Amino acid sequence: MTWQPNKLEAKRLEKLQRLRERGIDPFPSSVRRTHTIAQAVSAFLEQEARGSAAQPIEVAVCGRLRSIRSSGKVSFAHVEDGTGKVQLFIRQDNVGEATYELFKRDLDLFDFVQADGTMMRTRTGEISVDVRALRVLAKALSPLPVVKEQEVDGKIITYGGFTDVEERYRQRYADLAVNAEVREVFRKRAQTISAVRRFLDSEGFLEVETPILQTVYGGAAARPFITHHNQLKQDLYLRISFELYLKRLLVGMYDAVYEIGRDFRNEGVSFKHNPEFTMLEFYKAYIDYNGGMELTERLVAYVAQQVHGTTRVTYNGHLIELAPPWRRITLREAIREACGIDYMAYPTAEALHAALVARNIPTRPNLPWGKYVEQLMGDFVEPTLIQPTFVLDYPRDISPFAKGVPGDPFHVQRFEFYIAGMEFGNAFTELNDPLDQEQRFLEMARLFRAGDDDETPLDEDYLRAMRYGMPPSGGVGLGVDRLVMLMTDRHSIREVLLYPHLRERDRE
RNA sequence: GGCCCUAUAGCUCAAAGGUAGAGCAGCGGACUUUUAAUCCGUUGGUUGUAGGUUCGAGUCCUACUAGGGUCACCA
Repeated sequence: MTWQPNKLEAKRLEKLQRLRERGIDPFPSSVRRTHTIAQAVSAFLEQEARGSAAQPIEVAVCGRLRSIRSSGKVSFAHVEDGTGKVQLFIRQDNVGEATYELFKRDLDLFDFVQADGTMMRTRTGEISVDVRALRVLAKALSPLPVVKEQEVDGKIITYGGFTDVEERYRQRYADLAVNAEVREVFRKRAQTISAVRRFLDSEGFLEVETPILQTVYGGAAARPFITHHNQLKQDLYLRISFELYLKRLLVGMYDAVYEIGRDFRNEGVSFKHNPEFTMLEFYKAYIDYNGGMELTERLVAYVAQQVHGTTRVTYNGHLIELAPPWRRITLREAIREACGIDYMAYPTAEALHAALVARNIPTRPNLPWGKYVEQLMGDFVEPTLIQPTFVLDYPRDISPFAKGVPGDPFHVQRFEFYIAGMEFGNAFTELNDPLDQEQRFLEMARLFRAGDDDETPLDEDYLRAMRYGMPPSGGVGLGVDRLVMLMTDRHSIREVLLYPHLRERDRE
């Protein structure tokens, strides 16, 4: 055992020992719970509403001790379970000297207990359990950080707490145990994902699962994680997108499919990037990117309505209205508006690069034309897009899976959408011409070979699928973690991931 | 990967190069309706790691580790 108990823990071990000496199992397997704490409280409230003549409500509630206030032969405590908190009113006269002594000597904050008794209100009006019997359900050997609360004008002020960001992530269990608002974030996360499913299911989409371990990765621009299958003696990639596998299903005659799952990208970590993150992609036959926009804005508004009861959310102090229709603007117009550059005046990579340099915009030479356009987007436009906005028609040379804009050799039918200054997703009228698609793959390979660490792999099987015919379709990808950030007003992706990636710390 | 900031008791934080402290938690005591309970007393530290400067380092310097921020990267 590598655990070196500190002084507080040593004290708790002593208490554990004392319990055992008295024949009390500090980790019993049998529990009797008649009510969740929420049920106990609401049962009492209902009875009160009916009138005082009713029978006393007997309960056995279970949970973690969150506070203890002792005054002589009477004590107060709060127990908390997954549904809420309730006060325990513990009188020596009621529980007997032995139990009372045990409570004061050998129980600690954060132990799990079972309390049997009747519901009541104390003199100050707080709903409480008048405890008749109290037993330990699980001893907490390590103390959690103590948080105290005070209610002032209906608002809860907390004192003390557990705020060290690194420790909160490394010991998420302690973070969750102590910080109720963190538990709430992950409830909202679950509600968000469940609302996404409900929406797409009701729109006739089929939820599917496609391979995470892939022999050829693709569908996005990112470096993959590489792993290895021992028996097959074969390197495999963790997927960087679902795109290519989902579109094969349109060939297979599903009209509408979606997947919610994990993508893995071997790239930098930031407040909006984690190496593994949750993605939603949905594809629907017989629509184009206009249909994709219409579905997207309805989806996000529906999610907000389900999670918040309204389509208005506050993010980082901004009031954001998610109800459709969202603003639509072409990329060209958005950039011209934001920085006065009409990139079509510089229709080659060299000219556009020179234009950036002339304006002292830090950049790099020898990138594809579209990369410079994208840079203008990121530098000047993205931070200004607070209200939900569709930005349409992207450069062809950075969009290998999108159909061209008719009569326009520079642009494709692609949109990205932005909320709160963050990119939330990316979508196209899907390219379904296998010959054009093959050319695009080759074009990509040529453009990005220089300076890129990995060659973009050409997915022959995908091209074969396309040659069987894929219906005209629209597809949308949406970053689920960012959607959760928006729903919970959290400003770092790590706050909406239960176990965000952290560097390993030295082990002894 | 570059730059900036941070790391002190279980938790939250002080300590302006001169004896490491407070609140909460803990421990002992008082208190039979408390709620940040209160009151009296009290324990608690290899100041992230390793070096260096100095009579003397939590404090200054260097490197390292981890976290945060920012930039770069991210068809």
